Amino acid sequence: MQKPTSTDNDATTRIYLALAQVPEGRVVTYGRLAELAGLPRAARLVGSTLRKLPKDTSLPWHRVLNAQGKISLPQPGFQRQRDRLQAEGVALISGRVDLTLYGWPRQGEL
DNA sequence: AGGATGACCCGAT
DNA sequence: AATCGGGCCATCC
Repeated sequence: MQKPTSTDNDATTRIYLALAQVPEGRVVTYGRLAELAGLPRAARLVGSTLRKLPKDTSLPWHRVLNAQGKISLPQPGFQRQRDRLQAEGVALISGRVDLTLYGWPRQGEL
């Protein structure tokens, strides 16, 4: 048997799987998502991966924010993400989300 | 094979 | 609070 490395399963696949678990009305940071995907410190990779998502994906790409709880998307994506978040009850106050409130997972939630 | 790239992150100013 | 610099990691060319 070979010891599994972080590159064994496609990073993309692992990120997809992790993202699929983020519940509605909650959000994750790129960094956190990377960890959950078993790719610690690969926050940037998560970003470029989401960038390539097919626009018809069913994955909750909009529930991903940067470590400051802000949207890291250039227009026009920015607005789309903001609207989607608001649609599921995630409020942006002064352009940012309170991660201690909507952040996922919270202690003991996994 | 080696260097550039990016929906990032964090500590220090 | 706003900037800056250096670090990070799988991909792409």
